[in-house]
Amino acid sequence: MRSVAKGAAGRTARQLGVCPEYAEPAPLAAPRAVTVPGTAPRAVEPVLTAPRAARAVSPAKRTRDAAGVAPGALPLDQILLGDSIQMMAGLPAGSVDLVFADPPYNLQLGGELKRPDESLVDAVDDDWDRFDSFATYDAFTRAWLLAARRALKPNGTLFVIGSYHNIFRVGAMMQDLGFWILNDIVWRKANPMPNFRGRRFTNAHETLIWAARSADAKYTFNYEALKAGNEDVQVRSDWLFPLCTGQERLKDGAGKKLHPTQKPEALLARVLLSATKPGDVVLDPFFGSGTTGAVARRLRRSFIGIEREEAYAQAARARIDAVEPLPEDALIAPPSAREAPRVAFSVLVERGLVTPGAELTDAKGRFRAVVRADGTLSLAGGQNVGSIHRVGALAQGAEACNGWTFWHVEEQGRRHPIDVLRARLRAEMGIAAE
Amino acid sequence: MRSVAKGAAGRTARQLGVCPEYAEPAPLAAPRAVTVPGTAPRAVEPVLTAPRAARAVSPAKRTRDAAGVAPGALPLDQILLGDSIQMMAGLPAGSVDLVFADPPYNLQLGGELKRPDESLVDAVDDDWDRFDSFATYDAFTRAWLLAARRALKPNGTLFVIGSYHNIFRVGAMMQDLGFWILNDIVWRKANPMPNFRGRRFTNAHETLIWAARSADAKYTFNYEALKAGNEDVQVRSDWLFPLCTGQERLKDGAGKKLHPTQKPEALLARVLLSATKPGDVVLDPFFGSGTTGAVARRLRRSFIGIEREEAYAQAARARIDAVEPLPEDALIAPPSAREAPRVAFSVLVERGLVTPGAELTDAKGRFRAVVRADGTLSLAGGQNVGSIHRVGALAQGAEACNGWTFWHVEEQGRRHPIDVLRARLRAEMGIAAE
DNA sequence: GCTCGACTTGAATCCTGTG
DNA sequence: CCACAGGATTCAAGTCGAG
Repeated sequence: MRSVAKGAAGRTARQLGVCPEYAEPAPLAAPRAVTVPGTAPRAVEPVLTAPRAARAVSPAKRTRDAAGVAPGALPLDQILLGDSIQMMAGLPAGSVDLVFADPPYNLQLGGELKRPDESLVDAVDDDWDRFDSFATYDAFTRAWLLAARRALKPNGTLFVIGSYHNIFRVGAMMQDLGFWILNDIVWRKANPMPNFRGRRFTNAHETLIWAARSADAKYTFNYEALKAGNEDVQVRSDWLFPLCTGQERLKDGAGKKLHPTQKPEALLARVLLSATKPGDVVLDPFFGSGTTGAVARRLRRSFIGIEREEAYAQAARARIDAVEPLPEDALIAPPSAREAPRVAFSVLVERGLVTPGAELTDAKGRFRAVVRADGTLSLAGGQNVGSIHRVGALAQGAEACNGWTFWHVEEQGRRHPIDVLRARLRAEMGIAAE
Repeated sequence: MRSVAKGAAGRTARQLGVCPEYAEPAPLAAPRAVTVPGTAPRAVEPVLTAPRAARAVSPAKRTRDAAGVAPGALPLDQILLGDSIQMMAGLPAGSVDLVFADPPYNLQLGGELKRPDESLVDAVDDDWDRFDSFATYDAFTRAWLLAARRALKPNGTLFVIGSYHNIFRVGAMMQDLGFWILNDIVWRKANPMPNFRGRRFTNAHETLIWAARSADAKYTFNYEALKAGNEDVQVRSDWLFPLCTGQERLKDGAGKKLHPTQKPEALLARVLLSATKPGDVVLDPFFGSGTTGAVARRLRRSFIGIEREEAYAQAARARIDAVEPLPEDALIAPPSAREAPRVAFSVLVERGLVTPGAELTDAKGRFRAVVRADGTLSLAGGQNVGSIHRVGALAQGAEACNGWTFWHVEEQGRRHPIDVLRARLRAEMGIAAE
């Protein structure tokens, strides 16, 4: 097991402030510092931890290539020890593909965990306390969301998980900051803790919000792979997973659970398989026990973790180092029709897979069209000439039509969609999927 | 069928403004008028609609006892035609036990959406769901929440349903206004609309927030009854129900759906059975097609509905008048009961495979019990109420009993174990319930 | 009266590259 | 910036008519 590379980072060299190569301006960050109890500056030392000796890069050496946004500047597969907001501000802007955030829903006031449920204080003070708490929590939320937004690539997406104590505030703030919600997702706990007092419904789920950086972002969503792994039906917004228990749950020396809210790896796996590609960079600003890192490594994604508590970071480091990445061929995406290179129908004609003058029909043989040498079709019994799609639409009187699946060709007495010919050509050309 | 009592209310007598007895100051209401597109003042006439002639109370007569908070001042089992916020401000403060609110979701839809077969999706494009900005929506939300808060009894609770488009804003605003969230609840849709373009997860759920007026409220939660109707297991925060379709869905004259977002009665039944007692007053400020009213009447709760669209109010009135309240003895709150085996009899009731009030017998017809709306049984000739298993055991004087095989229902002169109904439901649902 | 299959429909923030 | 065109994309319930 490897320890967090604290000493190597040169602890005494810079006492406060941000590590030099992280000191670049953060244009989209909060305009003024937001002071949050519990996240207020301790002596923040951005200590880079290395997954293995060969990858260990000391901060001093890395200052050399800190100017640009080059991927090399990223502390990949490392755990940054320090405050989430400050550490994110030190990352190059627009550099990560996905942020997964499991923020605290408790307001860490004075280092003491204070649950909303326990804040049953004097009714007279209640209103003020509530206002103060919510305002503080909102400021904290705004600050880390802005820092995450800055770190994200334009087409990157963000997952946040929370419960009813905080998720509404987080979701509203996300909308206010311009994030574009793609889904809210429900993690249904197969084995939730019962409600002991019998005063409420069993709190049996948590909520994830998945959002793009903006409404027009071209985000990653591995739709076809997810569907294929789900009995060929779309994956829904409600996911069923057990809690993290048993062997998977990290324990401390005394056999007690190391972290109070360790998430199950299955949940993170679904997240990463949904919204990232192998090699993508995943940032987790509230790294905790490092589930995100462990799953990222297993699925051959890169990660950047940020964690304030050294004990958690140490345990996460050891945990991740023990993970064996899956074989690469276990992670190859199944061919996606959407991402396949385009092949024009004219190419099929040029390459001889369809002969000019050949007759195409629809599946039932009701409509007929003739293939022309330039790759257009002419509808039988009319003057209409155009693309396979246009002519298919015209034939049916429809507004649109996918000519590849509409038009069929007859081979050896059997009728195939011309999409079959296209697939054949793609195979010949060895262009499986770019 | 009875029509909305528009004429009786004296339409021409007051052209604009608020009905006199509703003009009392609303101390907690929004300090200034909130102008919302689509909810902007039309000629608002608070027309009281009466469920039956004997109950019809004209506004003019009711001014006499409008000063206090006496229950008699409430327009019980009526539909108020007008703006939600204004109408709520006219109700006596601290007068209702439960608010169920299904506010506009602010969907922000863009262009039209087509299914893969080129058919057009019938989107929610109504005026009432259009807001200029989040700020406008927030102001609207704040105003109606404050009005609802004012109308609630100190120990009353509030349910709000929404989607990711609006629920985070609503939830945060609720917290800001002092509501105390008890649960967030997920309505898992058994048959959601798919994501046709394969760009997101199937949006397969909606969220309800259940909140008390304050953290120290002594709210109603029928824990024992819910548990007894749920195989003696606590009801979780994720509920599975189908969409409102088929016969239950109200149609207009042309056979098209009357209301774009009619909620299933099963969902409302669970809400009312969870958080109200028979005779309680339920306020629904966005009444729509009147599902809340129909279920309230069936379960012998009183309702107050507020609806701006006269066509909806008319249809709701007729719908509710056609509802036959359940026998009172099917609704008495059961004594505390605990312990017994598995699976959910209440689902059979909610889904209509067993009718509340129906009589169950054992195989030989020696013992009889009556089905209650919450999925519990009451033993004939006794005070014993509990789960199918518990009551079956009590009937025989046995320690335990499998209610599924013990209790029988008569269909077409033949007696089946209720397990047959469960099997039928499972077949219908494809065991999608997990 | 039954089964089978075709058809309809539901609170939806639902495409992308080229010119 | 817009316009245009290629072409990729759906699940569970319900109704209804045919046989």
